[in-house]
Amino acid sequence: MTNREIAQLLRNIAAAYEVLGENRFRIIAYDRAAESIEHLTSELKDYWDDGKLGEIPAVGETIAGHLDELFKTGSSKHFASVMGKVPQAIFPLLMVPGLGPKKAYKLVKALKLTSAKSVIEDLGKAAKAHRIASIEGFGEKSESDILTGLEAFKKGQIKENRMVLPEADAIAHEVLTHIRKSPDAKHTDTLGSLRRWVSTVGDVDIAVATAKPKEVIDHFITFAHQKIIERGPTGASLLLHNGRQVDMRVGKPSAYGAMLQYFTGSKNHNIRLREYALAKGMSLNEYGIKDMRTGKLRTFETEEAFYKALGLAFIPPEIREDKGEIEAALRSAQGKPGGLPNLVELKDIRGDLHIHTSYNLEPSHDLGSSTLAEVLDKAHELGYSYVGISDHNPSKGNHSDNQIIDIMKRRKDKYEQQYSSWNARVKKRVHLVIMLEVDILSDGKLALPDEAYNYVDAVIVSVHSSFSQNKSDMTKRITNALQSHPKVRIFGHPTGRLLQKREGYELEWDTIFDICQHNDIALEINSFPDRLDLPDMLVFEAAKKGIKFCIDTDAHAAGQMNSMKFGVSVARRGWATKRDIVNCMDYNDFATWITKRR
DNA sequence: GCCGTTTTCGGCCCGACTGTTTTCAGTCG
Repeated sequence: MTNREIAQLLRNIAAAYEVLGENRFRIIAYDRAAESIEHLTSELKDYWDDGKLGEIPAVGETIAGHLDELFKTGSSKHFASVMGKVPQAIFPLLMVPGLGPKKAYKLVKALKLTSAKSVIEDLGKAAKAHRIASIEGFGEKSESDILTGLEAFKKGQIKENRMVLPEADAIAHEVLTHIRKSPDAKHTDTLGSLRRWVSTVGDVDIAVATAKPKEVIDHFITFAHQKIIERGPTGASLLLHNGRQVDMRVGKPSAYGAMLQYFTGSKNHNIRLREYALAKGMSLNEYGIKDMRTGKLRTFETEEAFYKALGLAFIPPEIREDKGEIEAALRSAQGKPGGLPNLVELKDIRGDLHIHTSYNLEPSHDLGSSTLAEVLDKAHELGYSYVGISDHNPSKGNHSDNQIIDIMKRRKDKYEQQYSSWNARVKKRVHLVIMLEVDILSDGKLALPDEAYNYVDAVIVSVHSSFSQNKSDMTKRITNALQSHPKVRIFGHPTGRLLQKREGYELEWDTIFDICQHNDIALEINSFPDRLDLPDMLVFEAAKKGIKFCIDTDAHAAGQMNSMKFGVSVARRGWATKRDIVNCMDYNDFATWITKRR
């Protein structure tokens, strides 16, 4: 069973408990355990194999015991018994917006819906036949809401509704530019997962501080849209022509800090923060901090002041995920060691090492569309001191080893020639590193003959085929590849995931981390919009072990080199500092590292 | 059922919104 499936199982137990009227804290405990398991970076089964179920946050003795039985025998008597006490038909309904355990149970009971398989269809028919409005606790409105919810669910099943971060970022940029034209918008910020730079984002949420909310809202809705979803005194929601939703929320400048904090989340960060505050006699809400004794509310213009009032250092939005940041912020504020990390910033990046040009070396995969000179110009514009060209290797199927060696030699000559003429033209120096992105073949060999390595400074290795290998084979394949040549310095887009399209392959990460550490190989954080790979949670794990990263754009056109900020955001979400990033080194240190031979 | 710079017992985040209600239950983020 995957982590997601087990999390789902625990959520269903919580729902069943809710229907059964169980103690509500027990219900919350199961929900929290589910959430925790869903966010693990390793398979739950691996924890079990190592006898470490108890180390998982929110999993205590009891749940660990049930999970142990589940892994040992394939099922848990306790789970089965709880689930058996409620009608199975309620579970699919929990996925429908607007329906929770209690309503689902009432519906299933009143309408005698027994089949979990057809319950969605059956409920839809009942709604159309107006058999819901007469059920106690329901009415005309909830009947039509349920119908809408079912429709939304059916659509949602077909297409995932979230967008990749760069798309959300682009939309936010346009909307913010529009809002800022209003003289009444004093401050503007993004909110929610977008402000925390999560790899995928649902809606674009925006906050505006203003003394004149009506004027700002009137101005906001003049942004091109197909529909105004909602419009009230505190904000408005627009459906854009591209089908995306933008929510804007307004607040007084004097209380803007609390509003930003509250709506930035994450949910888990806010829960933990409120627990922490409560212990100090303070209650938090979106308007400020309430003193529990006097009942008085203090307001804050900025988030910095808000966190400070709690005795904490400012926590960057990217790491507000309840991964120890509150404790670290407390230590920072107290001047103790183990405080918040000094997160890497875009301006710390000194070069980009994964760029494809239009030079045709008859590769196994796609060429880029910009020339070397165009890439160098762009690197210059970005203020980089070095740039690495990592085209795909010449295809193995269409060439003999000697032909590949020949192509590689010609490529090096050509690049050096082009580079020196570019250098003569541009005064500021951008160093060129001639690299290659080499396929890791299905047997773990690299798709480049040994002699061809003479014509590159270093290589990135990545998987571009046979994605469905099992975890153990894939791990062996990659560990072999990483150790097969001393010029292998970077492991490219390590999970192979494509956001919304393809799950990454499974790897034994501890093994991979060990190899990287031992050989001083950097894990790539690939900034390409639908990759953002290595994922932030794995960056967090690897960084703890002192493994190095290389943040690259994988640009196939010079313009795509602008995507660097997304890779940086992934690194930040993984608590990485500039010392963890090889392309934050100045050229001399970097040159020593990239040419290091173990 | 979980968990510990208040604690191994006794607590457990907060508020908005909605629809169905005469004061609240359920759902959501």
